[in-house]
Amino acid sequence: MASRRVVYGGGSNGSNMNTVLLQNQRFPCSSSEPLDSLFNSGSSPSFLGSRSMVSFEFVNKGNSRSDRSFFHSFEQEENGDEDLEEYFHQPEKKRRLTADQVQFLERSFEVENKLEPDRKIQLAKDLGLQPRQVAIWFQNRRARWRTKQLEKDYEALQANYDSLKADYDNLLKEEEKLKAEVLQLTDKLLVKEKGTGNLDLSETNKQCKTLPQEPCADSVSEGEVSKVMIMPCKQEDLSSAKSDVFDSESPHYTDGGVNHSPLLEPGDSSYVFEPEQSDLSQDEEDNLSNSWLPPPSYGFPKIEDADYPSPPTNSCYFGFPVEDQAFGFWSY
DNA sequence: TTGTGTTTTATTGCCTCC
DNA sequence: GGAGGCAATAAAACACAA
Repeated sequence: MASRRVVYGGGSNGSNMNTVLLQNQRFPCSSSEPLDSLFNSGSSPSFLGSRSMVSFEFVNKGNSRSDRSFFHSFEQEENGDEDLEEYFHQPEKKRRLTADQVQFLERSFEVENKLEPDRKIQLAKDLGLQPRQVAIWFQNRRARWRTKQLEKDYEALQANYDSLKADYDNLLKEEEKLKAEVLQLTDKLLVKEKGTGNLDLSETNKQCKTLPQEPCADSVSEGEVSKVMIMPCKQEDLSSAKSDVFDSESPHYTDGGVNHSPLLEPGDSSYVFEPEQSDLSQDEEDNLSNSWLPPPSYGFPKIEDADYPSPPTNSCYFGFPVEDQAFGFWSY
């Protein structure tokens, strides 16, 4: 453990001086075959030999960072030892990698973001860095990469949420519209019945079949038919009937007061839609499924509470198979 | 020039794996 | 137990507005 906690940074001792010399000797002259392939050898003047140190400055022209690079400093050595001396005797300071070193590391990272020991050594040699510096660079680079991935995940989830929310809003509107329509038809029926004072019994039986929980006209005398017929047509009963449709076609949620939903089964997105259990179209099912995702700041549909399944209590529930798109990035 | 925010390099402590 | 990975963090380097 202690062996990897070595501080290798610049210092006033001679060892660091050796390091810097190594950096200036190795990197511009590198001819490491596997790593050369990472660079477009023709485009980088960095590998043209020792004279390319001048070219380095040329490449990094306008980059203030490179003005303080090892190479720039070393280049000045030709003009005198004073600057070099001053450079080597700087107090321990962080030194940023040159643009070329970073570019080299970036390309290597693109190839493989994990660093095997051999590759680390090779990279270190080619770049004139300490192996630990290479390791640290990769570690920090991976951290940055993960941060970026998180941002992407967040954006994807946000988009998904917005889409579901829009669907949910549309469903609510549609529901209101249908309710109004039912109300209108009910009123018409009432008026009609009051006008005639008579009813077709067969028609009544049809109604009862769709509402099995209500007393059936078969067991009711004809004189009571009108009453029976009208009962389910009250607003709340119609809603109840509507809920029955939901209940019979949707997964069941009641279990001794505990809300259970196949939709909540973590990691089992295949259970979300069960075509053979439903007569609804896929779109309708989609809408129904989506309607189970009340956002935190969102009111759950205010249809009859008793008949409408409660929203999932599982806080991990997102209503869509998140794992399919968002969390497959992590390789660690 | 200076204050401030961001990025990059490096350290520390903890965890996991072999 | 050593090696290596990670998160959290420090601190130097850098960018940029005022």
